[in-house]
Amino acid sequence: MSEQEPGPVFGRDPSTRVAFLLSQVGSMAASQFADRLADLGLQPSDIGILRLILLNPGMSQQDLASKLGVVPSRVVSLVDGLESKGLVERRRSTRDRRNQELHLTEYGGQIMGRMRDIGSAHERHVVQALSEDERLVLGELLAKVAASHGLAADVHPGYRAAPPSSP
Amino acid sequence: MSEQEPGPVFGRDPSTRVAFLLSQVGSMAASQFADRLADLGLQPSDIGILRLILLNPGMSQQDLASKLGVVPSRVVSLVDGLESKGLVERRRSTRDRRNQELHLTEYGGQIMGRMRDIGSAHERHVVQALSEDERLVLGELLAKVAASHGLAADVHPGYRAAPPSSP
DNA sequence: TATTGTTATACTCTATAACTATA
DNA sequence: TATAGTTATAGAGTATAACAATA
Repeated sequence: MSEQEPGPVFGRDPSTRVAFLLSQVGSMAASQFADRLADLGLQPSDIGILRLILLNPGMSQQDLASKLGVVPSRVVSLVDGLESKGLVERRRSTRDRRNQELHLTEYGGQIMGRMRDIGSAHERHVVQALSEDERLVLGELLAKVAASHGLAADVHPGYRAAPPSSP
Repeated sequence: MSEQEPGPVFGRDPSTRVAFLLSQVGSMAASQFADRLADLGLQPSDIGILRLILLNPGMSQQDLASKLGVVPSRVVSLVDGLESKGLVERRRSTRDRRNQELHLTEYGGQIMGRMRDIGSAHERHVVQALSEDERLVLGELLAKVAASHGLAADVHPGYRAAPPSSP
């Protein structure tokens, strides 16, 4: 977001500017989620990492770097931040002492528990204007678009150098 | 994004993670649009500004700053970039010599003409997996969500300090 | 020699605040 | 005194490349 999404230059009805609307609404959803996390002193990027470690305990920093699509040196500073907050623990592997095995601390696990509530409150707020049926349809259409572009089900593409924005 | 959207920690079916999907797909759409613009040496933020100037010829930098929601000093550097590329012209106002009146150059107008094609190619690519009916429905649902959160029809929220990402 | 993680460094982006010129 | 724009400066974030430890 950094961010900047231009705006549709063309069509005026929603069906001819779906790409812009996706970017615009997606950016809004992302920044509202960031606001909720700020109360915990966390950033959206932190949650993505905590979640991957929760699902893959003991994963190495290289694993994490390749899943996120970022450079290893960036993982160092991201994990540094989480470790200094007491959420993540590095354990030097005994089988290959070059590797760090990443684990959530007990506190990190608690935070992920609280994330459930934060996430569902966020979800409800974002789609508050839609009926239950509409939410279902929107979710299915978005999942279809996501799949057609090869997006992994649980990794956000925003870890890579994010341009300010776009339609 | 910069960029980072965590990933859904909760539900597994699309209708319980619409917020994450919005952020994920929106980020993807934004970065694909940025890729298309890079061929022209432009960034998504540039297009949003060119479009506002096209729609409001002679607007001041203060006007622009308040529409975009950014600080005036940032407008200076954004306009500097567009002026150095020959897309925008600053004309010192004769009625109040403190103001700069912003105008597209002829070349700037041509670029906005080419944007029409770039934008519609981008649109087609993003929603390629959907039928015509599905595109219509998706556009309407997104417009409804956007309106419910007070998003201006043609200004991208990404100009403000964009966090890496979020659901 | 190759790999994991780390550090050092530089670059970009953005905001804050001080400044100029106009009013 | 107040406003539009600019400049100077500092901070955050990220990438590249060099490095240490281990294999």
